[in-house]
Amino acid sequence: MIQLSPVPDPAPRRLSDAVLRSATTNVFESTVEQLATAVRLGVFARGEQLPPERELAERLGVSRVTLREAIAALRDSGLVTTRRGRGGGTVVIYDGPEMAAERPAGGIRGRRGAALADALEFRRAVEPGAAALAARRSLSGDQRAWLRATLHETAVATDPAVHRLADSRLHLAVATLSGSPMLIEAVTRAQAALHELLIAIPVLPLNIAHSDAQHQQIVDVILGGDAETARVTMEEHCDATSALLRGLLG
Amino acid sequence: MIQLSPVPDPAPRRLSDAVLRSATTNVFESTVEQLATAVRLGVFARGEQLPPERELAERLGVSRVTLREAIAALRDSGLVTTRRGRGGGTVVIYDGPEMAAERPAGGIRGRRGAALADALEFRRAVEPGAAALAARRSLSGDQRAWLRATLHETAVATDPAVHRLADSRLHLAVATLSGSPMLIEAVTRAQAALHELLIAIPVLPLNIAHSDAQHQQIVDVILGGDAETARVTMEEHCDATSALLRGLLG
DNA sequence: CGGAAATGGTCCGCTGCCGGACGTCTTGAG
DNA sequence: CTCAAGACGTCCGGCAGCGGACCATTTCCG
Repeated sequence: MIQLSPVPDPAPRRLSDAVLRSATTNVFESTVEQLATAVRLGVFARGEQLPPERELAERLGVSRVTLREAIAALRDSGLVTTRRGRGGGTVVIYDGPEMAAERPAGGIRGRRGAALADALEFRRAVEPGAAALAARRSLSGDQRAWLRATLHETAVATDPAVHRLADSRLHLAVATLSGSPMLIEAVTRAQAALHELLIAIPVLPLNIAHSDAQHQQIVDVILGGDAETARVTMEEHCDATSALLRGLLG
Repeated sequence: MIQLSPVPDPAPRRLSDAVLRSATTNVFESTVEQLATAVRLGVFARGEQLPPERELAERLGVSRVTLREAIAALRDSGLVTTRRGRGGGTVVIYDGPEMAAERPAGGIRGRRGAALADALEFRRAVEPGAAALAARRSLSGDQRAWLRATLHETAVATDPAVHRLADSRLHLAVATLSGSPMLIEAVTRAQAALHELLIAIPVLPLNIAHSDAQHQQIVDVILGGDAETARVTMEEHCDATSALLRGLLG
């Protein structure tokens, strides 16, 4: 397990200090955040069309005006492009992250490091749970095919940026197949929190090969319906990623 | 592991269906929800004073007006009472849940059952992670004493309602000591989702004794610093609760 | 005993966001 | 070629919620 930079312990003394959280934030900003994350995690693939504004606004629970402002922000960031008229809409033109050429000089410390350690621990708890649950379900043919296809995309990706995108898609697919809304959301948040960091991992072919082998194993076990093995395998996979990050963070 | 009622599988076919969620809701309602949950989970003990309105409003990220409306709702529900003037404030008068005399007739099915199964799975992933993390940290003397005191309250509680409250306080305390904000929030949500159901568990002295023995063990292991054992012990504890609920849900 | 302090109670103007109607463009069907 | 359909683009009235100033009440301290 990973031991990150020695952050001063916040040490909440009362339960209420730990539990009460401020959930409120800008509707516009959170909408931008959610959409940008979805695009960057590959929830929408390149060239894929976003749902029509009216539909998307309703699903996100925001007004169309606000949603449009958020989409405009994505457009300004070069993530999407928009066309009018019948058959038009907003399509994703994001291609994958710029991979870091080398590791950051001084490691990552302080509050930033604490947040990342937090996300790693959270992921270590939540993704194995999702994998176990997915294995326990009786998946439909469509679902099994979808999972295999998602795995395949990960395996054949040669470009590191494309591989990164396919990787998060695979992890989100496993969470989706768990069928548990709370776990799906948790995995999404974990992936979003870690995405930035995972981009920064130095890309060694050996690491990718190892990771893909674990992916293959995880999918096999899920399709085979062995919940406990799925959990353990995903735990090992998460631990491997954490170990890989250890150098970056130290 | 628990197998709940056969709910029709929603089976999201696209990643975007699973990931995009509507986060927006009434600020007033969510504030009421959050405060009421905190009180009912025992985050604020009976007789304990809530922070001053100005402070609490800032922490929750809402305006004082909205917070006051929420507090008024709690007052109407008989959870708190309010006094003006210096040394005044809002104090908790909630005493603990009304325990169910017997199990509901037909079990719990449908969407309700699915949501509860969801929460159980989520908890099974998240609480063991929090326990492991808490064990791995070097806790201060204050923190160790606090954990022991919380455990003690659970052990000495004879009234089922009081025991229920002390139980959720203990679980939240473990999460708090993990020091991971994401895990703290996750455990809080899991406890909140399950609280209602846990109230409905038929209270058998044997069950309470077994549960308390596990609590004792969990705290010992955490204080002893054995992360993996802490994880496993908490897993067993969650599984025991799940098993207890199996009859209720079937 | 008197006043400062701490707290809840109230009001007002402002802003973000909503809902819905309407306008504009582009395309595909007939 | 025409035009209806389906998408984005724009505008406006209304309201929930915010921020901050101010009022009212009680208690503690000198």
